Amino acid sequence: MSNYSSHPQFFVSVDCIVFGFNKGSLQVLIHQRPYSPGFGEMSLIGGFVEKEESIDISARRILKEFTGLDSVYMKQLATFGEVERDPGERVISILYYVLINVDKYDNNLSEIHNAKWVDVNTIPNLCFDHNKMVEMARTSLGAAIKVEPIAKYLLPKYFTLSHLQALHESIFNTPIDKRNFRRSIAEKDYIKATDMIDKDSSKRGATLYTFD
Amino acid sequence: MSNYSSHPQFFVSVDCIVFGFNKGSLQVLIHQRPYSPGFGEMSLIGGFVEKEESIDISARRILKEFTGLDSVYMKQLATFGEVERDPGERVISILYYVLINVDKYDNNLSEIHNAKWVDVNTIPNLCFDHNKMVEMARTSLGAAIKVEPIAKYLLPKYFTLSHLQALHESIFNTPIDKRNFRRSIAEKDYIKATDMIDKDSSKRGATLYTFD
DNA sequence: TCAAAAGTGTTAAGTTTACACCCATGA
DNA sequence: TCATGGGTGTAAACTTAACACTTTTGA
Repeated sequence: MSNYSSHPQFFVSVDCIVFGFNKGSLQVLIHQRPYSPGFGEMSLIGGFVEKEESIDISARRILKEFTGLDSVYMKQLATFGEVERDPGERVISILYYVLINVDKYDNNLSEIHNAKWVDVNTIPNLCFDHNKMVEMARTSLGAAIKVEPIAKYLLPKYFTLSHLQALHESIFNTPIDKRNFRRSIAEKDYIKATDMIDKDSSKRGATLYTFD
Repeated sequence: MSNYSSHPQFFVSVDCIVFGFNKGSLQVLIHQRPYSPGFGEMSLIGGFVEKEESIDISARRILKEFTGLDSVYMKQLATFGEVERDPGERVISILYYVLINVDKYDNNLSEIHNAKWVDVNTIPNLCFDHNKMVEMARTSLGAAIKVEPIAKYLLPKYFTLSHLQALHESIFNTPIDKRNFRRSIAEKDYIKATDMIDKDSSKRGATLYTFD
């Protein structure tokens, strides 16, 4: 049998950068910490890994708690293990980023958790190393969205190309040429036009698209 | 003060995929496990994170133990936290890949640790999820080497373009056109020709190049 | 009737790929 | 003299970037 008992054990936490696309821009869910250390400071959502729970399952449990959502798109990014990174006790933290459809977010939970959505381009000061984590996640999301159909998890089932473009512009924080953008989308076989028209966001009406 | 004590603690280990470039191909350092679980099976090198030691420092300590080298190029890749991944006890493992110059590797350590170098394209069965880890590392190394001057850490100070090409071919496990390869290298400003000639690997002699 | 968002093509620049022969030298 | 690895250029295909006007319709 194994004998690992000469080695120390550590608290392990999961931190999640929850991205949502709201009012034309990419936002991140943060909340005010209700406990020390960092009491009252703004923080990513997170929690501790429990016994008999894989780190992925742990992330899902924490997300359920903070968003009310059961199945979300999650991707592990990195692990932070500096000895002093949490000023309370030593905690090794595993970072995930998470994509959710804000229409399904349970707004009641904002009050319970003192949570709010903030624009990814104007993130306030967060506790510990959390600002660094957000930048890392945004870079990674940018690389992924060029190549994988993950915008699906941020958008409603049907969306206009202007919405999709606003999402990309928000992630890269830069304007994109409309014609080039539409061509690049037309080349992706996982995004399809429907025969529905959205009349809410323009007078003329815009074709609604969907994934797959 | 913090009160984390209601949460469980875990063993945390570091696993390292040590890459070296030897005899024209990319190799990985593995060793035979001298303890259970997995006794006698081949394994990546690794060890436990200790108290007051950041995970990066932990990786450096373990590398020193297995290679004799103090400063190596290291990159954190991912963390594995399935409950049953280690059949002994639950261990959360943080994966790094590491690039070393095999000329500086202390060969005496191979005997002490039952270690050996194996070609990245013919890795034997390794214990636990270690084969999966190697594939992940190779993919990540491939993406990085196209863009960053990290071949520096695998090669001697002076090298021929044929050596560098062999390294790329080994990483991608595919032949590369010599003229196209040389053009792409000429465009990188961090690789420079010297006025030295290598007479060892060809009769005619080949220009030696170096990083920066 | 006009403001606001939808929609649509072409050209130039740059990048990537495919491809074959001569050179210098030691054995 | 010949086998071995070193070294070199060009054309076609493809990808990316830059750029402006017309359409529809509700207010």
